[in-house]
Amino acid sequence: VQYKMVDGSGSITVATTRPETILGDVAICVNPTDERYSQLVGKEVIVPIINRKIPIIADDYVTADFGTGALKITPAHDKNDNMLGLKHKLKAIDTLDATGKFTAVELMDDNPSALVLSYNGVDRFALRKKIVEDISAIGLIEKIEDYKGQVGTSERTGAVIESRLSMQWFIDMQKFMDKNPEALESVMNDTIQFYPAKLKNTYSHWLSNIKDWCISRQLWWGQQIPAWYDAEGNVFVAATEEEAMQKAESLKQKAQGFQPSALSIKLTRDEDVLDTWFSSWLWPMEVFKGISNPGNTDINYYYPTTTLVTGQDIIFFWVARMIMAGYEYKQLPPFKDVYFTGMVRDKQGRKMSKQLGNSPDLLGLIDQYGADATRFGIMIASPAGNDLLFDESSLEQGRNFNNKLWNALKLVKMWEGRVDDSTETAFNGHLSTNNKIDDSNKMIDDSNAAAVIYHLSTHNFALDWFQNRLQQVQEEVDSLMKQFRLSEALKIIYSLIWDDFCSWYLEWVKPGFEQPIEKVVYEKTIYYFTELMQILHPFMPFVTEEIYHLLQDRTDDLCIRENKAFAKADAAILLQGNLLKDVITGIRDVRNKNQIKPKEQIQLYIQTEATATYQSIDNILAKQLNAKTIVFVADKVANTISAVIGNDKFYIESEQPINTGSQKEDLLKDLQHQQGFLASVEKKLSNEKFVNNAKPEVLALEQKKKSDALSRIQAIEESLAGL
RNA sequence: GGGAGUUUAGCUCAGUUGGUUUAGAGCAUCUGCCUUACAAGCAGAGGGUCGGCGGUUCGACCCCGUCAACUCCCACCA
Repeated sequence: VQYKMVDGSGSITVATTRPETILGDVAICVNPTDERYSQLVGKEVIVPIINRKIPIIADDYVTADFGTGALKITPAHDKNDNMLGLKHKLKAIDTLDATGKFTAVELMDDNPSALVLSYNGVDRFALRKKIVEDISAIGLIEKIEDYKGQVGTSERTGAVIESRLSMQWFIDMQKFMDKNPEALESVMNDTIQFYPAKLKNTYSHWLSNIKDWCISRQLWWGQQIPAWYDAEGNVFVAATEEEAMQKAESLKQKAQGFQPSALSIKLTRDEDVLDTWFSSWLWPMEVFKGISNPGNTDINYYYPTTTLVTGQDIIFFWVARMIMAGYEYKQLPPFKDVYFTGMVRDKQGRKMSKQLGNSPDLLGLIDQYGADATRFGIMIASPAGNDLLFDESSLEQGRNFNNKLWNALKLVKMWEGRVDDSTETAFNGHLSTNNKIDDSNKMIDDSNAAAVIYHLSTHNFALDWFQNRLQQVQEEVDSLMKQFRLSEALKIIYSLIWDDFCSWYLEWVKPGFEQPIEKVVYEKTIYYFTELMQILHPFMPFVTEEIYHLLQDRTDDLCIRENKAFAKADAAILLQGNLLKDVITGIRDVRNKNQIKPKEQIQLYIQTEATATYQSIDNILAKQLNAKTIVFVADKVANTISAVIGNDKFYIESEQPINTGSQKEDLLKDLQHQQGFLASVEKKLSNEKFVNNAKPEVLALEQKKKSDALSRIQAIEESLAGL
């Protein structure tokens, strides 16, 4: 569009996507460094159709190489234009009414022509076309081209958003923060602790650059703003209309010098309502009626509250504002901890939204996988504050876990009728870690003995070990929960149940087919199972509650069962358990590699300096490895498959032909690895600076690593020599 | 444009103030098993120079700098 110079010296061309606002133009703006226009700054041009004279001004805001480099300023219809208008003290001329139709009300000073008046009531989009036609008719349109821009639209109706000037209520946030500096400080100094703490940065940045808060909304629902106007436009903010009236009367009295009659003042209330967050920020106190009934018993007892659980996307809207309100109205923080859950996103990383329709159907998932499995799937994949891409495979894992729990229950219930109470060692339900390892030399040397042995009081190690493993996990979970590391807590509980309880412990104590089970083993197993259900209960409340009642007749419920104190785990027993697992896994690997069928029994020879350690677990070893006999030897055994596990040597006798080649390969591979490892440890230890600077425990650890590696290398070399 | 974050196994992700053996899980893959709790399972196995480069340190997945890719929040161009 061309704007003619008032002095007749030509024109300036402006590119616009908003021709319908031209009648509200109050200036043309160019960049001060733009040489094309430098002589024009300060001169005047004529707005087409309305023929208003407006100045050409200069401002850095305008980019020279965008459009024509000349921008029309319409303060009433654009946010940035408004900003420029305020800066350059320009008038804002509004040409649209609240429904988006043209109005000439503010144009009367310009002596509008009949053409201008004919626009009255024309909708903004129809007006756009009409004005283009009319400007074109007077020959002031230089060029029309297609242009793709971005316009804001209404989420609900899709209508293009129109910026317009209006009166709104604001809170001066600078003043507010000056009065309540704790709103920022409390988070920065961890009076209010964020999990994860990294979100403190976001919080701090927003609060340090805080803008004034517009608290009024033009909606029909919500809390109406408590402000009343009199006929003269005076405003009275008050808790009630009566109070507002009193204020109005006293103002009038002051002005008139005498008492006004009650009827002479008519107040109308502001129709706007408050921003939803302006009521939500009172939530921690008003749920206890702390605002409407201050000082009541509940608010005194519950406030400040403990933990807020929320999403990081409303850290500004809600979290920050609750903290502000806490200090403003109660001079106290509203809560102690804020736990930010991750945002669930779809597989393409998009936020779940109603518009995209990409939210998972939770009820459908619950139907498909079960409520506990759905909870499990979400919980295990969501560490604090990190987003998670929603993936149904974790729900599948949860469903399988549920199944595993049921199957474990099924096994234990099968034992119920087979409890052998001939032994008087019944477990009384108290924690007990004092069971001594039985040192008697138990040699399993005939095939019929196995069943008998499992049934004797030789399960002590399995019982002791699981008791300690449970205690270890209880301690870890306790610590993780205190740090809000929920997914990690669930992971170690999952592993405790699936791996340690089901795969190891139950297999170790399981009686043979239709064999009786020792009373103490049965009762301890029920006890452990119960403890496991309790520790898992917060994550999977339904299945755990059910199993809790199926394990034993109870009068209480798991969901209100108090957590008991737990004892510290015995490290030596845990270490022995790890050794046992390593040996079982190692020998099973050997069996696999040498194609020894699962059903085929082997004879196992152990060459070790720690005979007692193995003797206390040999019944478990025999059972888990399908070994007919276990014999301790001082030298290598001929015609056997050899393996090195830890620092000990094992010889396996079976009916399968011996493949020395593959054994050699495995041993060499292991040897190479150990030597590489030893080299890295020795490099550290030979570094004087390391020896001088490292903490004593780190040094001791490295030395232990070295001696372990050395003895292991020795064992491997000896085995290799024997091949 | 301003701010924040992410980058670790084929996929989705853990890894708590730097030193627990040269990194873990689930899913997927490979091998062997219908073993009287569980084939939605059991027993094993393979797979990663922790995005690139540089620095600090006796020592870096972890701390600092830089580059690259991606994500989110805020503001948005006539």
